[in-house]
Amino acid sequence: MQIHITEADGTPFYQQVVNQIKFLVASGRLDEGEQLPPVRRLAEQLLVNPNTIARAYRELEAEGVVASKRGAGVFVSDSGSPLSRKEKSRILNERIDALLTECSQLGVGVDSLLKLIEQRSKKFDSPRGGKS
Amino acid sequence: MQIHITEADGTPFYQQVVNQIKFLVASGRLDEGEQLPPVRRLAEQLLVNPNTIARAYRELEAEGVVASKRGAGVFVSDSGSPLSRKEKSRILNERIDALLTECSQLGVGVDSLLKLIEQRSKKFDSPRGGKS
DNA sequence: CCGATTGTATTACTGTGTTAATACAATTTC
DNA sequence: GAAATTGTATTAACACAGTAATACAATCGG
Repeated sequence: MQIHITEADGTPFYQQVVNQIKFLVASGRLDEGEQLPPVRRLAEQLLVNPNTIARAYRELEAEGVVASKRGAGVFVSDSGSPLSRKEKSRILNERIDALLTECSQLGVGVDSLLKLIEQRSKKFDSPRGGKS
Repeated sequence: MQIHITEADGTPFYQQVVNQIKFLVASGRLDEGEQLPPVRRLAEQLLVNPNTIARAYRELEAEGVVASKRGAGVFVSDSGSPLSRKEKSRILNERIDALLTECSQLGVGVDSLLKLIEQRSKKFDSPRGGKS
């Protein structure tokens, strides 16, 4: 499990773990049904308290990314991939709302915003067609 | 000064004041050079501590929306509303870059993002009353 | 069954953000 | 210059999030 947490990030440890596991699942590096490391082992690896990992796993379970069984372990949920799209939207909508609010305050219309984004996106490397 | 704060919102009082004054300025209901209510008066009106209003004013000053002078008052900054288009773009580009970065990590294409924003923007058409 | 392994619950410590109580400093007004 | 009005600084109270220490409960493996 290639997970790496950092203090400087400002985002809490458990959140970093959540995000990175989500990414591992979404990118296929963690297959459906696969077992994640036990809370104690990952905790030891990352030098944090087992409860911190447990919280991350709990969060992931609440979002349907994984399923956990006492005594057995935590496993990637079978519907990890399809759910992730709604999850993506949810995450993005938070950012989008903030952006739209800012636009409203600046008096920038949605059309102008969309053009700005299109412009800006060209400076990012190929968006790799992401549909799905 | 028609400002209204609520406890249930979850967002801190000073932040609500900041947002609403920003909106009043952006919408022209507060003209350039106009003086805002003294911290104590607005505090009394909203039934909060004067320091809470002071913090909101300080925040607004840091963002260039207002300028404050000890003993005189707090006044809407001359360049509060009419930020240059390039300036607006600069501010928005920061948010946009963060958003695009997030999309890249989530594997969401720009097209999907644009559609999400269009969807989301329709819920911003009714700024009054809309709360769930 | 029994011990080992696993996730879960309870509790407490710590840091940070929000707000308030109070005192201070600058400007206005007379 | 003095009093009133204004913004500012300091400090504390309080709540909450994040994390850790510890004990508990369920499952697995012999």
